[in-house]
Amino acid sequence: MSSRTATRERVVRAALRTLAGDGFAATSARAIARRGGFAPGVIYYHFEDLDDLLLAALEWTSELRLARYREELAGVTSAAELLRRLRALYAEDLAEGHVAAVQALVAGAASSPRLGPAIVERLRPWLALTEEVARRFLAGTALESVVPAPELSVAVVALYLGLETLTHLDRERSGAASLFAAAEPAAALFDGLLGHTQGGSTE
Amino acid sequence: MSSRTATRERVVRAALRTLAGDGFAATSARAIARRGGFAPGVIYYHFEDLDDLLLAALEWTSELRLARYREELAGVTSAAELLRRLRALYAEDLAEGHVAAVQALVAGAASSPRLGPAIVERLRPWLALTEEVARRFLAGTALESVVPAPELSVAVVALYLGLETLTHLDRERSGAASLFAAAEPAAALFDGLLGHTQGGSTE
Amino acid sequence: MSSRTATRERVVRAALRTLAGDGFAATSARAIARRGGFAPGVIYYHFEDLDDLLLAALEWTSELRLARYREELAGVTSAAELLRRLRALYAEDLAEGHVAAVQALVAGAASSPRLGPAIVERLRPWLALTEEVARRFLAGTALESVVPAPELSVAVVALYLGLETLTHLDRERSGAASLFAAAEPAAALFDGLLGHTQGGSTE
Amino acid sequence: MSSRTATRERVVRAALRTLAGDGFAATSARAIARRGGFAPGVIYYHFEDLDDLLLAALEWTSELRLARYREELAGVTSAAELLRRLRALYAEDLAEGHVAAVQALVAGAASSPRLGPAIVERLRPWLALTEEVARRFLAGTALESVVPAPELSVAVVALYLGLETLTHLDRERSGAASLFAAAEPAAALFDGLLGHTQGGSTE
DNA sequence: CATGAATGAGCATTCATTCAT
DNA sequence: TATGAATGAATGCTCATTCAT
Repeated sequence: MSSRTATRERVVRAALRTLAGDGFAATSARAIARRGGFAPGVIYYHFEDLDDLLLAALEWTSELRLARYREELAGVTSAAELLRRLRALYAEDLAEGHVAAVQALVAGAASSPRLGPAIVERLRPWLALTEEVARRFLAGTALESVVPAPELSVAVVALYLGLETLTHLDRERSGAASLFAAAEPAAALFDGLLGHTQGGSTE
Repeated sequence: MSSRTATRERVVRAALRTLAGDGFAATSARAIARRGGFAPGVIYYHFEDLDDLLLAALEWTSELRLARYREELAGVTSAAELLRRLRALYAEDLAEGHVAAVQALVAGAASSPRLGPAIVERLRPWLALTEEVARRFLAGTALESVVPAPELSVAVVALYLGLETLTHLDRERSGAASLFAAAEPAAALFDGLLGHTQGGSTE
Repeated sequence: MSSRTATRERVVRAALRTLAGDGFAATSARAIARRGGFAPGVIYYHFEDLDDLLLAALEWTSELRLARYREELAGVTSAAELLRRLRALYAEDLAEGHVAAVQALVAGAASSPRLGPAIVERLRPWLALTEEVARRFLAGTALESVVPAPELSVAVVALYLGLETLTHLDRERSGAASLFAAAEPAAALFDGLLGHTQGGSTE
Repeated sequence: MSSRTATRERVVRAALRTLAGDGFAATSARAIARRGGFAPGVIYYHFEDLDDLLLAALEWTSELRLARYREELAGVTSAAELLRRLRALYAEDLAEGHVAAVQALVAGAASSPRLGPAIVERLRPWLALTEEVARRFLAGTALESVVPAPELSVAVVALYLGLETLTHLDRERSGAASLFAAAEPAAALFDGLLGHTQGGSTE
């Protein structure tokens, strides 16, 4: 009854839930099948192998979240507003378990010669988005010539992944939350000293 | 033939080399033994567990590197000098494969309920060192009240780990190298605008 | 190819043959698989555990034999006839290797905290059957008030297991055979002195 | 400092304690060494191999207990008195853990082609003692021509072993205790109907 | 005499994957 | 399309035993 793509999505979502819930090492074909309520064979009918499924899962969640991030960050110009929105987006990430899944996959597959490069490929749009936002914020400020946007974007993505890794290590402490809070004065300072004339999002 | 501690170190080094070379998932007892040229049973003679060995390995490399970092960062006061030294230290890390091992372990074990907390414990001294250096640099500057040292140190450690993760994903690109380069103007700016009266390291 | 239950039975039978032939200690997953001509993984596809398989095997053989014993002992009333039938049943047990398997399992698992109680549970029907037969034979005789049926049934089951243990220790001697022979005069005496008016089984 | 035989005894006692406490399967060379507080190598200095040690242990405890049993049962003639003494002896067995060790060994080694026959050999004196006592009790009674002593002694030893097996299976229930109690009326009946005129031990 | 480091074979178990149905 | 039975290799780990010291 379920169309080809519908089942694919079912499998993909089961894979993401397993990654987020049990970690990379425990994300076996059987574990995914158990979570999704289907036979392990289904995976191999729809995907080449486990790596293929994991990449598809990364792509799926990544595109969904990327769209949300793009939408939310489109018109933002003040650093304070940017911070506020990133905080909300991050809360969504957490709630949906998307970050957890991505971190598990990225970290776990880091040294797989097959998965590694393919994952990098799926990470590239995030670097692009980050760079674009960075460029927008630096444009016309004194920092423009001091902080190159490409390197800044790499640092931001790395920071994001690293924070997730730390968070997973020590479930109780939510490093990210206090980081967002701590960044507020800095954002205000940025807006005060370097800010453009605009007063943030217009919506 | 070999003394207890000598063999322990042999095993620890083999574990680190395996982590660095093959990643967390491939760091099995057999793989470590193969690399070290000993029987798998040796591991269990000297260590409780594979987890036990991995933690011992993290501790061993972490303490060695921590001592180096402390030594090297002790008297540094200018941001430019700090950057220069960090760059050199990072080059050492890379050459010895210590970062690679640590990243693999930290990322891979992120969702192990046993390893996770124990790793956090071994990461704490690094947070302490980072915080101390951060505090030293912020003291007396305009940023002191804007950027809290504890959160900054978390961000720095997360950035370091995240960068390593990205590097592992895509072996060819050395993100860290260009980041160090890109940070130079910023460091100079920091020294110019906020710098203390000191003239950097005295050596 | 084979249905779920067919393969389960194949595995169970292989386990029983291994228990009977090689003893508890040698009844490993690999040994069972070797005997049954299947891959060790099959065991874990159909059973939780090795313990799970062994219990299933005990249950299987126990139920089969219990049915036979019940059928055969149903209408017996004279001790001589009882002895004759027990002898025949025991010969069946021996021929099918069921006793050997049961003894190996019961004795070998005696100190497993998981298997022990579960085995006791499967032994209970045998105690019940023994007690029922004992009660039938003691009823109305002078021994009724002297020999309590519950304790007698425990003694009988213990004797049966103990005999098997001795037999296994020393393959050549068939202790049980000469015991059955030696019990004949006692059975005749019992029938003569205490016997009911019965003339043996009525079927 | 310890003489050859003193260390042998230390090892033997450690083996017995391990058998009684942990069961046959858990009685490894390392486990014995751990319990005894010596290096595993010691075992192989004093004994051919593990089987050899286990047999020596059986022999040691068996001889000690056999002497006690012989001593206690020497002059007993009434069944009631016999039962009382056996009960006390069994309590000693339990307290010292000797039964547990013997049962574990006998049951566990039942199908070892090397241990089995050797164990039977060590069991033979018990059969002899049982037979001798049985003969003494049957002599001159009506049962003498009905119950052959050799077969009876096999049954008694088997019963003893079987009871131990059942006890190990289900730690809570002490089958033996209630069996001793239940046997009292039967012993009294025996003494009343068949008892010799003698009034107990003549020594 | 005793130690304790080391080995290699074996253990139970889980894995990704295939394939007949 | 989907199932679920089956495989063979790999996993972490323990074992009896040897042997240099």
